[in-house]
Amino acid sequence: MRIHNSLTGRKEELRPLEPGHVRMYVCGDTVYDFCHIGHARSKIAFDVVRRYLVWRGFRVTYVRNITDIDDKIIRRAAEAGEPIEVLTARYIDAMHEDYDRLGILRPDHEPRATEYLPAIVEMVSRLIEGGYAYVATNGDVMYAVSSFPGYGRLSGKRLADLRAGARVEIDEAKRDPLDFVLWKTSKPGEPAWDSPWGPGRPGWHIECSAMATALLGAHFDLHGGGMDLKFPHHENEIAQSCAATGEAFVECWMHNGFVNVDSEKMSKSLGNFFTIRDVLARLRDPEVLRYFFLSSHYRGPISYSPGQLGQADAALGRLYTALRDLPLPATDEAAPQGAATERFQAVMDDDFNTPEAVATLQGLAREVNSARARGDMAAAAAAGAELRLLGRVLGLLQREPEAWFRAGVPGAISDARIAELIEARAAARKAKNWAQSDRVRDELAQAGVILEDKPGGQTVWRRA
RNA sequence: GGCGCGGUGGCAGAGCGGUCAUGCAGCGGCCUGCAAAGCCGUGGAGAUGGGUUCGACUCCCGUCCGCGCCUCCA
Repeated sequence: MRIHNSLTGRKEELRPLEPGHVRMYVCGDTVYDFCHIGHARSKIAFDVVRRYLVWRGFRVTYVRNITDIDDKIIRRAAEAGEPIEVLTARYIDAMHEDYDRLGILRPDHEPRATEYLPAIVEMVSRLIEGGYAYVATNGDVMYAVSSFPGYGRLSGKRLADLRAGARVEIDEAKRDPLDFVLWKTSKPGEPAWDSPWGPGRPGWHIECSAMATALLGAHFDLHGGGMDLKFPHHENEIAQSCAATGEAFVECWMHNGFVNVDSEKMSKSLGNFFTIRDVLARLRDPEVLRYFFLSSHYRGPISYSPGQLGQADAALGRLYTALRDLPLPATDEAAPQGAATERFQAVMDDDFNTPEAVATLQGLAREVNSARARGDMAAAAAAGAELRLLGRVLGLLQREPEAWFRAGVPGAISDARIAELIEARAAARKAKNWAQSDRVRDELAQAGVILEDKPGGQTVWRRA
């Protein structure tokens, strides 16, 4: 299978360094606030990478870090007047809750920066010993960018261009404006860990290098994150890791595109972000958001709007409609693997083309409905089982269809009341009192409930 | 200023040098008491100006427009 490598700008065959075992690292979140749907997109994209690799038979070791010490966290905690650990614990819990709801599987390791101080200190020491870092005049430890020949390769930047960019703030303590902090000495009252350079805390970039190396080794297969991390974060990671270990760092870099709002990047600094929990509160099911993201390719931008989520709800509903009342095998393992599976695999093998993969799911739904229409229930069930299995690889179709249709915005008409009205309508229909029957149906429609009369006289319903 | 990405039918969004993406919406038919759902069928595209080619939405060049990174950011 082929993956687009940001380092080379092209798709490359995946050849795990250790045959059959893919080691991947994804940059997680800084926990000082609720996660927004931009974070969700990235985590879902790499969750699908992980799920798909496992389905393809690879053993996967997935590491996703948590940044639990950083300037913004310190500031937020001070503003809230609470200990840092209390603040970060609260947002870590919230993050887990949000990601679990979205069906994002937990990584194999979820290291926190504060748990890896010894590894971080050791890596910084090694960089100083190797001549790649220095103690600046203000006491901070800096990475000397000019000491690393490959600097700029990932982001396609040249040192001269970066300096000419003049957007880098001039810091007297640095020998070169592009040098970045590895170890930050702490001011009084700030959290601090002991180090050979005095009490302080790690710079942002070094934690990922240290944790990735500790858990996956110096040289591993996949490293992912949002486009915005390409420079400087990932560029710096490469410089740190390669210089400290003397080995190659990452084989393949993957970067996901942004979520846009009004064709602008959604970000905390712009303030145009929507938290996961706010968005989910307005959806029938978190899978709708997941389907929305998977409907476009992970590397491109995606425009967020409530209307688009509505389309995703309808499209996913079509898949659940196909599955409704279908006699499916107890386990997906028994699912047949037909032409759809073949196509699914072909498009996913090509840099995780989830829009095409979703299209094959829609094709299977048509197969199910089509077979059902001609009375071939065996064929319908077979296609349905295949649909559910492939859906699971994308983290979709995990609900009971009936539950999916009944889910809706809280506070609406109760299931019991709906059943009551349907019963009353059934009586009217039996008496061929169509006017009365239609009145009930209209009443339910007003309440957001759509009825469907089945051939046998049964009536099923769903929330709009 | 440097580096990079993109402009596809009413909406969203893929692949592909010459046959279908897919979903929603539209239209016709079937089904239904009527609907809904579903099935069958169907119209509708490729920012522009050139070039390459027997043939380009797909390759190359220019132009216009939009966006991102270069600063914390998924």
